[in-house]
Amino acid sequence: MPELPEVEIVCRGLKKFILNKKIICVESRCEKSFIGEKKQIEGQKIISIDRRGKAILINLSNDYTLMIHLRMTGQLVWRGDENFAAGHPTDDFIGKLPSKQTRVIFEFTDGFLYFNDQRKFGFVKVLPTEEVENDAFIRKLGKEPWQMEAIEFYQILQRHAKAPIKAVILDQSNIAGLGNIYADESLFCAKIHPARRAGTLTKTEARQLLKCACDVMDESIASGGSTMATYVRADGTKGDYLEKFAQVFRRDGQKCPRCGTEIIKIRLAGRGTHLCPKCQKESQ
DNA sequence: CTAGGATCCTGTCAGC
DNA sequence: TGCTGACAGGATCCTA
Repeated sequence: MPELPEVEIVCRGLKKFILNKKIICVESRCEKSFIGEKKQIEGQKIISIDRRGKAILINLSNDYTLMIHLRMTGQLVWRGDENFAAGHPTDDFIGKLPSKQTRVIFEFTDGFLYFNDQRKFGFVKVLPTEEVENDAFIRKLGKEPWQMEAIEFYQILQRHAKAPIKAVILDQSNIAGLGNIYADESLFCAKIHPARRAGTLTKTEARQLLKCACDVMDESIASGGSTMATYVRADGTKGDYLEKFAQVFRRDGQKCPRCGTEIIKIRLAGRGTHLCPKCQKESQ
């Protein structure tokens, strides 16, 4: 999915386009994608929008909350006088909607919000606002890297000493926000091999990795993440913000921007993993 | 408790 | 052309 920076961009767009507006009606086109009662959100006004890790929280005037998780392929698209799209980049950012992948449609007086999700791993869930903190995912969620002290991060690594460092930082209960792209980018930034056992990182390396996680995601947020704006190039052809942003992710076969060594791709923690074998040594 | 693998689902792409 | 398997910007469930 969309990782923390993309979800943050989604939230900013939602604040711009649906905050203080009333949901007229909701259409669920996929049972799996919409959990809860439509009648608890229809007619309600959106009073605030928050983000917890990769989860979006849309708070309604009747003390209910719409929790949205985009998982791997979710995206939110606003169509009104202005258009906005962010999340997993596909042609649905700019194409005709609803599409085959549209799972939920929210109708407003001045536009439509589409929740599209190819693989149906994502969801929209309605729950009482007071129960948000009891939600299994929210309750387990670790701190975001900006809120975490280096020593705290180091202690987490010690607690998972035998697991590969990449697996540890992908686990949202350890640290919130990183996904497959930013895990690889953070590890490249910190010059740490993704397969290193977490317990072998020094305090200095842990501090550096934490800083890199912040920097990499700050940079992505600043550049707009993956949105409609970065999906299409000026010449009309399809762009990919990863081309500009990523140092290693999906760049296997290309040269490391730091040392020129060929970037390789391995499989780790069940995920495609990209690294520079020279900058990121497995043993120190 | 931790670590690691399978699994949910649809679509695309490489390799026969 | 058509088939097949691998894989995908995530998280959970199950097993050891």
